[in-house]
Parts: sequence; structure tokens; C-alpha cells
Amino acid sequence: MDQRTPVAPPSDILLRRLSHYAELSPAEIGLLEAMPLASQDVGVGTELIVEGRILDTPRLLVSGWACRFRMLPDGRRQIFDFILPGDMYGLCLRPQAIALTTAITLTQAQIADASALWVAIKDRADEFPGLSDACHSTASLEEAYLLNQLVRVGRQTAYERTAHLILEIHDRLSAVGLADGATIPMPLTQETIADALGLSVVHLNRTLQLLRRDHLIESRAGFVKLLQPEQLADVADFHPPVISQKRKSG
Amino acid sequence: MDQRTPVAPPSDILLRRLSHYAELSPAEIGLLEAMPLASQDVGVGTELIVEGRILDTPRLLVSGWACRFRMLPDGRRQIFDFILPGDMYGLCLRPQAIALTTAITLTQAQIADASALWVAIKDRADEFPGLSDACHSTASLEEAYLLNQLVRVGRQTAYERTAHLILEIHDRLSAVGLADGATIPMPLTQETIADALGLSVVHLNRTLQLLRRDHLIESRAGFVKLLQPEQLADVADFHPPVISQKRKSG
DNA sequence: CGATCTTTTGACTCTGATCAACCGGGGTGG
DNA sequence: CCACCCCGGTTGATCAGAGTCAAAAGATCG
Repeated sequence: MDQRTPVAPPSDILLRRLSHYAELSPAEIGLLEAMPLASQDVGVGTELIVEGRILDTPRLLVSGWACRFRMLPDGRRQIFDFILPGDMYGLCLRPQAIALTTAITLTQAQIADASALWVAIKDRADEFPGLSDACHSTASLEEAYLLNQLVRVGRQTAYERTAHLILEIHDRLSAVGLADGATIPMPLTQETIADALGLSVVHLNRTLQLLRRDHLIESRAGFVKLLQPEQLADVADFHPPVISQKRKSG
Repeated sequence: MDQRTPVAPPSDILLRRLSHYAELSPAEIGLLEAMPLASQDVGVGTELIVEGRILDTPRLLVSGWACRFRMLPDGRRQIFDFILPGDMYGLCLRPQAIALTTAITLTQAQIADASALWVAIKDRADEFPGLSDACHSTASLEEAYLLNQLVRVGRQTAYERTAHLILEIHDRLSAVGLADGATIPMPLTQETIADALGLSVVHLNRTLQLLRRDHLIESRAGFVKLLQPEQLADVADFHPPVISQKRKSG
């Protein structure tokens, strides 16, 4: 029944994630592990961020999926980005910033407080250079995803957009160890995906069928498998975001 | 011939801009005025930011327009946002961040170095709280514009998008005193606007004609006039971004 | 006064939206 | 246990918004 990640301390997924972006010292790893292990369960549709409120309670999405979005008066919805397991939200590098969008959970989810991490990189950045770097990297990534989203929605065809989004999600889930090779969980309804891609549900459905018929993806009950990642990346013009200069050369 | 802003020190436009977001102390105003008055002239198509390069040279666009964009391999272009007079660019609150997009000038432009401001808010934020606040606000605004852009392009019709963008630009130009009431300079070609709105030039042209026919705007040689701003805001569902809590109440 | 760029117009196409109905599974309540 | 219902996915038919192609008409600029 419960399809959430098998029991693992909240710090685990975050540790896995941040390690990708910087070398973490034992002290830093210690800090992550000392972060409150208690995580809270919330149901579908829970508001994680409320537009207009001050962003002062950094949190970690331990499991489950969420999204940031905006509604138009007549019910049209645009999803800006997805918040995936291991992502932090409700924080902003700018002090006293207020939330520009609302965010809600799209599945059951577990959330944990991330204030400790926040304090560490904010007030004691020099003690925790790795954490600081890694958090800055995740902020850059978020911006990169937003730009990708804009290109998808603004200039790509339905076919390209869909492929591109799938690749991006695969990339992100891989980074936190939630991809099983080319197979990723896909708990989103087609309606949700459509609202992210700026398409109608019906058209998205047909586009997915096309991708399947072209043997680029395979999808069954809550999962998507990338059959030919290279071709897919080719049609979508997908490039994993580059957010830092290579530090090691030669 | 030369339609740039009448001679005014570079610090002027920035001062006008930042004063909107925070009370500036005499010391802070002094700092802005002491910023190198020398501004450099550059032609159309000059690269202001190069994707992949480290963002370490904060600059001020004193006059002229620019944009950030990305190209697809087959020539399609998505413009992410516009850089207007009084905007800063080439900086990032995150240290050692690398540019996620390229930016080029769309008109002749004047640019000035903004390192002084940068140093002030970065290393001596407590001495310059107003400047610091104001700069953070502009960063938030940039993000808000990006989100607006996504809604336009993802969920609005051509008619709505066009109206929305015009209103946003009017707002931004007003903030730096470049709007003459409801009339704003519009140095962009329709091709450029189309690339921002995710439309074809032909369709944008027809959409503009519709807006004119509906007496919502008027446009002539390099200028646009908003004839019925309220109606326009209504069709576009336009709301000026709110990026800070009201500080004064009662 | 050409040459080039931008805007405009016309005709046609097509991608993607809309409307409506149906299917299938899982939960629920009688 | 079964009927019902609701939700999400699928299909079909039709429509319309927006793209494409092509060319003309204005602007601008050496």
C-alpha cells in the first residue's frame, strides 16, 4: 500500500544529494546526520509553501513529490517546477524573502525540518564550505530547471517537451538514487504533467502514446522506463545542466 | 538619431530604481554617486553575459535594452527576460556561480561597472542595509518576472501574453522614470517580442493589430501607449509583483 | 537610390484544444 | 460480496489558435 521509500533517515537522501556537488567533510556529514530524524507525514494536496508568506522555515522533502504552481482566474494552472525527494524548499538565500508561489504535495509525502543545515551555511559558511557550496549548487540547479521549463513550454513541440521533462526528472531522481537504471517512478497524473508542460491532458496522453510507439519510453502503473536515452535526449535537445566549473583538470 | 536617455550620470537611474525598494541613507546615496561615472557604449548584439562563464563582474545597464535567451539547434530562440535600463546583471548572490544563459544587447547601450555596489552589499551589508535590501528586492523581482514569463508562455493565449508583457514592461520602465505616463519606448522588433512570447512573428503582428483594434494599445515608431491599462490588466490577469511585506501598517 | 531590415497581408496547414463518451480499476457502502 | 461511483486514462470527432510560406509594402541606412 505504502509505496514510499523504504525506511531511511531523512539525512540519508540529502547526504546522497549534496555529495554530488561538493566534497563533504566528516563534520559536515555529521551535521546532516544530526539533523532531526523525525519527519512528518503529510497527505496529497498539502500546502508546503504559501505565496506571499515569508520564507523562513527551510524544509526537506524526504519522500513524495510536490510542485510550485500558479492558477489563472479561470482555472488554468501552470506548474513551474517539481519538488522531488531530497529537495529543499521554503528557503531563500535572500533574507526575509517572501514566497513568489504556492507549493503543494502531489503525493503522500514526508517532510523534515532543515533549519540546522540552514543555520550552518548562513552563519557559519566558513566552517562548512562543502555544505555551503552544495546548497548554492542546488539553488543554481533550481534556476536552471526553471529556464529549461521555459524553453520547453515556449519553443518546443509537445513531443519534444514531454521527452525533455522525462529526461530531466530521470536525471534528478538518479542523483538521489531513486532511479532504477533507466526506470523511474512516475506518480504524477497526466493532468499534472500536462499542467507542467502547458498542454491539454488529451494531447499529452496522445503524445505519450507517440513516445511509446516510437519505442523511446515504456510506461506502466507508476513507472516510466527510458528505452533509448540517447535518442530521447536528441529529440529533446536535452543537456544536463552545468552549474559549476570543473575543479579538477588534466 | 541617438535616442538614448539624455545625459545623466549612471548612478542616477540606479538611484531612482533602488529608492523604490528601500529607504537609502545619505551614505548609501553617496556610494551610488561615487560609482564610476564612466559608462561604456556598446552596439547591438554585444554579449553582456556568456553562458558558462563565472558571474564575477557586476554591471549596470545604464541605457538600452538587452535580453537573456537560449537557442535550440534548429534556430528557434526563447528569450527568458529583458534587461532594462537601471537593471544590474552579471552578478549572482551565490559565490562563484556560473552564468546559466547568454545575454546580448538588443539596442545600442551604455554599461557601467557596478563592483562598488557589489562589494558594499556583499562584505559590508550591515553598513548599507538599504542598499542590501534593495538589491535583494531586485533579485526577487527578477525571479518573479521569470515566473510571469512561464505563465504567459505556458498557459496564456497570444492575446493575453502580449498584453501581459506590455504591462510588465510598462511597470518596469515606470519604476526608473522611463515611462511617459502610459507611453513607453518600445525599441524591440516584433521578432524579438515573438521570441520572448513563444509566438511566430506573423502571429504576434496580428495579435498586436487585434490589441490596437480593441483600443487597448496604440503603437507608433518605437513607442507603445497603453490606452486602457485597467482593461488590459484585466484581460492579461496582470498583477504587479509583490516581493516584500508592507513595512508600514495602519 | 539600391540594399536590407521590419512590418504587414494573404492563403493554407497543422498542431494542439475542446467536447464527449467510454473504459478499467480501486475503493466504499449497502 | 456485489453494485456503484469516482478517478485517471483512453479514444473519437471536430474546431480553432497559431505556424508556415510567400510576397508586398514601408522604413532605414549607407
